[in-house]
Amino acid sequence: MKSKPTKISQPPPYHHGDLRRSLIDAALALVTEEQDWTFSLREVARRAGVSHNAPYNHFADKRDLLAAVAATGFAQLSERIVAAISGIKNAQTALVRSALAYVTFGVENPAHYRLMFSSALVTAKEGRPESVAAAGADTRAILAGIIRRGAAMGVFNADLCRDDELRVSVLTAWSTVHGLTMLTIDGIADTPQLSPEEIARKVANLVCEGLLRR
Amino acid sequence: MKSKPTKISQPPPYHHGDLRRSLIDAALALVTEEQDWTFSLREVARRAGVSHNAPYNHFADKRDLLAAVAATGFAQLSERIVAAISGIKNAQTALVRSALAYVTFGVENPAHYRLMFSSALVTAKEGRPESVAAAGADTRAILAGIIRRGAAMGVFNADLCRDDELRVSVLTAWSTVHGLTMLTIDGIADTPQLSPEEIARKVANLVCEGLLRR
DNA sequence: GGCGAATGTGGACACTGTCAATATAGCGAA
DNA sequence: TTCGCTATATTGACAGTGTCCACATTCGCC
Repeated sequence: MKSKPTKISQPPPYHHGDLRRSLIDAALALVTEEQDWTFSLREVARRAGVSHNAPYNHFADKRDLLAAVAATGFAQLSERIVAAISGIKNAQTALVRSALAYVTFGVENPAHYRLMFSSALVTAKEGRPESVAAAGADTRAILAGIIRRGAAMGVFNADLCRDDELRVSVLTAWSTVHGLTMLTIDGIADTPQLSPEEIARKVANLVCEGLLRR
Repeated sequence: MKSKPTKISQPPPYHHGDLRRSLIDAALALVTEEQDWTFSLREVARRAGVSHNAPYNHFADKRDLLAAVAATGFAQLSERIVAAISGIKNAQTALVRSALAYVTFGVENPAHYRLMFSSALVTAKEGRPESVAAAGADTRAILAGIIRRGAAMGVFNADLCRDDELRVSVLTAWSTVHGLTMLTIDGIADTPQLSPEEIARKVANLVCEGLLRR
């Protein structure tokens, strides 16, 4: 997994190196291997080759570590969406493509995706961790941008230029892809013999109908 | 909470009475109190007034108990939807009302709703417990019925009479309400000052647009 | 060099899910 | 009734957990 070091490899900046990063990586690996996050914090530490208490120097909690993993998930998801729509002019196409990218990410990383929205991150006092909420807001902003542009260009309903109408549309679109992703991941989507991609395309088109100018 | 007993109250059928039911009730109470399901099985037993091992006579696992709680959730949700659309002729109205009932249930019972779709119920070998899957399928069948009727009556697109098209539409509708419920529960829905009900109505109408005959 | 802060270690504690062995209560057959 | 079987509940034990504490090491900076 290492890229060949140019000389000897950089001197580790601290005792371990970048333990914080290592812990996040190890936790993510465990999430994908076990398809859940019931693994112990101690197991994460073992994988990173440190004592069971070392993680507490970088994360307040097990929850705190999971939150960091979740935040990276949103970042990856945003990247995928941006890549999927780069260079596409047509707003409707862009919306469908982004929906496709969204669902695909979820289907390819089911446990990671579920973690991103898990209540395991939620504190009674603080609610969802700030970092995760921010990362999620970034992703939503991308969706909002697509719809706003479509409305400005006259492809979608012109009402969508109004801020509150836009918000509702974004919420609708996000709800649909989020729900579809969840149901698919959970194996609940009663999809006949269609692939997740085909399903996502059909669903996205259906939602677009509701947004189109008429 | 008890309905007044006609005589003295029924003789407990076994050592405890209906412990299975008591455990489910206690667990559900804990879910709503703590807004998650990280409580211990032992705590559930304590609440039911039995030893920490008694639950194992009725449930194989902690997971098994949670699955039972989740299944009751689907049953309640189905009830609510059926009640919300009883006597309504117009298919579009019925669809919007059912969406409203759906989201409302989720918003009123966030932790319970989340549990119903939680990966905490999933086994590596078995996947989602049979009982939960069945209860979920029942709920979906109700949605499907509404859409099918609407298509038959010519309110929705006639293509929806075809089974595969119907399935996709049901999936779309369910995805949207499920996603909306989740995002709302998570406090992620960037809703301005609209109540969850108003939001749900708007979103439902938006989706209906895509289903309507044109 | 030396010092304070950052980082990592080992030990401890209460608590968990689950297993095994044991007790007890209900019930049909004799 | 008594016997015995089965379902149900209890007690005890075990390994493993998250997290707190006191202590050790190492870094960067004066």
